[in-house]
Amino acid sequence: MEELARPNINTTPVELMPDFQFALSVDCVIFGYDEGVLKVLLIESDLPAYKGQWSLLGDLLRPDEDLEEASYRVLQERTGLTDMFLEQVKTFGAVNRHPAGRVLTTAYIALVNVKDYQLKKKENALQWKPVSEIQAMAFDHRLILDTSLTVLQRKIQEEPIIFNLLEKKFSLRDLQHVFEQILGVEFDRRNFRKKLFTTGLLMDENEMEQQVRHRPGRLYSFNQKAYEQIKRKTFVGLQF
Amino acid sequence: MEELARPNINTTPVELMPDFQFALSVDCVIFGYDEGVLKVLLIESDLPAYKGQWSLLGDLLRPDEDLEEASYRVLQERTGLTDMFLEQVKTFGAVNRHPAGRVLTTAYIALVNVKDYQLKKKENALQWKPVSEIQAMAFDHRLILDTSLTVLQRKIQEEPIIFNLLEKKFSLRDLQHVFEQILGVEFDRRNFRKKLFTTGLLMDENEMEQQVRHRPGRLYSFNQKAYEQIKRKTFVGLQF
DNA sequence: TGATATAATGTACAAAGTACACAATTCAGC
DNA sequence: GCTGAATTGTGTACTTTGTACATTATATCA
Repeated sequence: MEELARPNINTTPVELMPDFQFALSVDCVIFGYDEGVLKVLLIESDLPAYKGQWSLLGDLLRPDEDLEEASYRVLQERTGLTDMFLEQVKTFGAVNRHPAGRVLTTAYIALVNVKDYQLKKKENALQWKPVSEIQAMAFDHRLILDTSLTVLQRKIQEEPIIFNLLEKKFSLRDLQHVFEQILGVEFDRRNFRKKLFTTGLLMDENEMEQQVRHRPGRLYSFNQKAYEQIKRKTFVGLQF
Repeated sequence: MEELARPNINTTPVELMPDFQFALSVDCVIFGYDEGVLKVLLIESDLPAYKGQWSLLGDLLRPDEDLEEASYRVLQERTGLTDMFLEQVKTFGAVNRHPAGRVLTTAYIALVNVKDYQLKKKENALQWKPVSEIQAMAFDHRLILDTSLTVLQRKIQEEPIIFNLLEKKFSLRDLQHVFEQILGVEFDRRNFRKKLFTTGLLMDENEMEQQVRHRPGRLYSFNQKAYEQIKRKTFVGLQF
């Protein structure tokens, strides 16, 4: 009970515990969709404790940068990409999660178009790994990946962010397959089509697929303007 | 481009920047539902920069505790409550968000039953403030509160966590009013009732309201067991 | 005893989701 | 140029869910 009167960071001036040395990092879970498979960009660890295991791309937060900035920096340094979708997922703060000492990490999800990436960078230490094939990872990165995937699954159902994984112009089949890959379910092709059209978020590009060995499908793009209009009317319902 | 070979916290051993002194805190956004109004538990700040303004309940992370533990500790120290709903929302890391130096904070949402709380504690510096009446707050706490409220709005539609705000036994009217308070909409009483019954999550307590000046309603409780069964069948759909 | 407040139940219609059929278009191989 | 394989594009019938609204029942209060 007496604890209630104790100094508190938000109410009274306190010292920042000079003896308590710790660090904060950001880790990016960079998702890509490539050849029909959901992949994540990983790097092989050289840390003694995790030699040869795969880890996420991350770096320490610097004194002069916001947390958001740090995540952008990591992504840009690693992929050369700018202007990609990036969103905070969660901060992981178990005491012993990093062998170098007390390091907490904030995880970010990034969605990138693998085709864009491939044009700009090639580095051997980095690799696109299919999410379904990933086994053990360094640190608590497996937990971070699993958490991020769950968040991704929720988010693509709530907001039209999935288009970040595709090229600007895409077929409905591509779009459906990304959804199916991420959610781990299968949709009826015809109902999926109907549903997506009624959202009003697809813009007909009046072009067809090229070099497919079957009847080519029309190409569409994400209609950003239409979305800006729609999203103001926020839907409210109970769905548990 | 050469930056790609640079040492990285996840791949090669690095020093933890001994000159970079910063701190991490947790801040709890403690929501309660009291007399038909959504409230949040706040404390008046004594920091010179924010004298007299309201702030969230928080504290510095300690060297020997997980981030989750820290949030539980704050909540317990402040309210005396244990076993309440508590979930991480987001980490806020703007460079100048705290006058004491570089302090990042991880926000947590807590849902408590105000009746439980009132029985155990009375402290003047703490106050339940109606969310709708809160104006300026210390630090970036207004941003944290707004973000937390948005997350809460989403979560109560996806998971049956709202029951944490009510007493064990509640009327359908109470339940509907909490939803309406948080979401800022009004539901049709009869359709709400129908919807909630079809979820199968309400257990009839075979009791009636007491001391109301009208026909008393039946009391229900949240059927945790039924929910455990149901939640395995995860729903997948597109709702944007 | 009647006015007031809200509970409890039901019904009719609209919108959204689901299952499934069939014709059209392209390429590849003969 | 014909045929089969693969996939697109469109539509229909049915089920489920959501929405709007009416009526009767039961408690307190004056």
